Amino acid sequence: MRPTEKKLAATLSQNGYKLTAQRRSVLGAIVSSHEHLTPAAVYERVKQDNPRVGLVTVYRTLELFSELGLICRVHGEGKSQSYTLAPIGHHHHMICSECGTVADFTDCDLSDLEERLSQETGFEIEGHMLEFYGRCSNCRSQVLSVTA
Amino acid sequence: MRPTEKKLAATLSQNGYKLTAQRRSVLGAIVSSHEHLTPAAVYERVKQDNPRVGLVTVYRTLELFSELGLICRVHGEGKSQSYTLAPIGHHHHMICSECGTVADFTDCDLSDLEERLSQETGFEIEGHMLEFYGRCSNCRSQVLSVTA
DNA sequence: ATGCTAAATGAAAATCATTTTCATTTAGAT
DNA sequence: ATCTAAATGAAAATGATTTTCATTTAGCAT
Ligand SMILES: [Mn+2]
Ligand SMILES: [Mn+2]
Ligand SMILES: [Zn+2]
Ligand SMILES: [Zn+2]
Repeated sequence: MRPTEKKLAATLSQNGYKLTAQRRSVLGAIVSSHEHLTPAAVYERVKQDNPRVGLVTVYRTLELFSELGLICRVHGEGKSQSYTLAPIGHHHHMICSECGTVADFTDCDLSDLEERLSQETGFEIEGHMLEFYGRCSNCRSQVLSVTA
Repeated sequence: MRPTEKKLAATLSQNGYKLTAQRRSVLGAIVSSHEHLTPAAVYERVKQDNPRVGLVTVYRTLELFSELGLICRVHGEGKSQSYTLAPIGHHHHMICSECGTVADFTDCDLSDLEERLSQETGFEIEGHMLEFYGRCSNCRSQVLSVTA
């Protein structure tokens, strides 16, 4: 799923929201970047397309899109702020601690673990968040080549 | 592992830090609560013990303790801020979306998954973050009894 | 097409958590 | 008891996000 203008129009209208230039621009900014962007980064991109949109609108739009399932969030480790990003279905992230690249992955398959925890603790598990941290292949090879 | 005053003194001294009343107080606040506390919450507790400590010191102390491995952090879902908490070894959290209770668990065993991802993507995985969200047994039973 | 109205927007101010600065205090070594 | 680097705290600075509110506009109804 890679939301297009058409998809956007449909989703918004379906949920009683209006289709605005700002919203088109924000979606464009996210879709055109295969990165995960902070609100500020989205704002920068959006301004190039339409200098009149405000940062506040970016925040509001990101939250709306997130509610509508058009985009999702990344939580960085430590102090890092909440990021937003282009979506797919249920998936998780691997984050490179060196260059910040975020790679998606699916098939987390935590059901065994969830099952066990439910049994042991009586918790009814409704969701989870999983992220891996490490060094991407790109950064690894760079270090190697420098060393070599 | 449940750090005591003695443990604290040893760890600090070992790493070239001084043992201060503030640091004792912060550790006490955390250890005496089996909850996960925000810096502000720690501050409230600490003030009862010693009204002269400042919030800044709480921040600094929490970070230090975290580095020293005396405590660890929780990341809430969505907008929630970084929390700090009493420690054990490597472990994760199950967070009740109703009452906010946090339960620890160990044995995450993600090695198979990590292995697979490494192979597929060339990522060198160095760490992970995993949290479950749901409803704790307490909250579940309350709803049941109301319904009944 | 035109008008209408609730929704959407944006500039500025308000919040809120965290960090920085810097003058003062103090733990721990001598 | 003295000394000094480390630690502390009050206040200000920062930075991200949210709130306010006056103005604009999308989409529906004439
Ligand atoms: Mn993603
Ligand atoms: Mn814990
Ligand atoms: Zn990388
Ligand atoms: Zn609960």
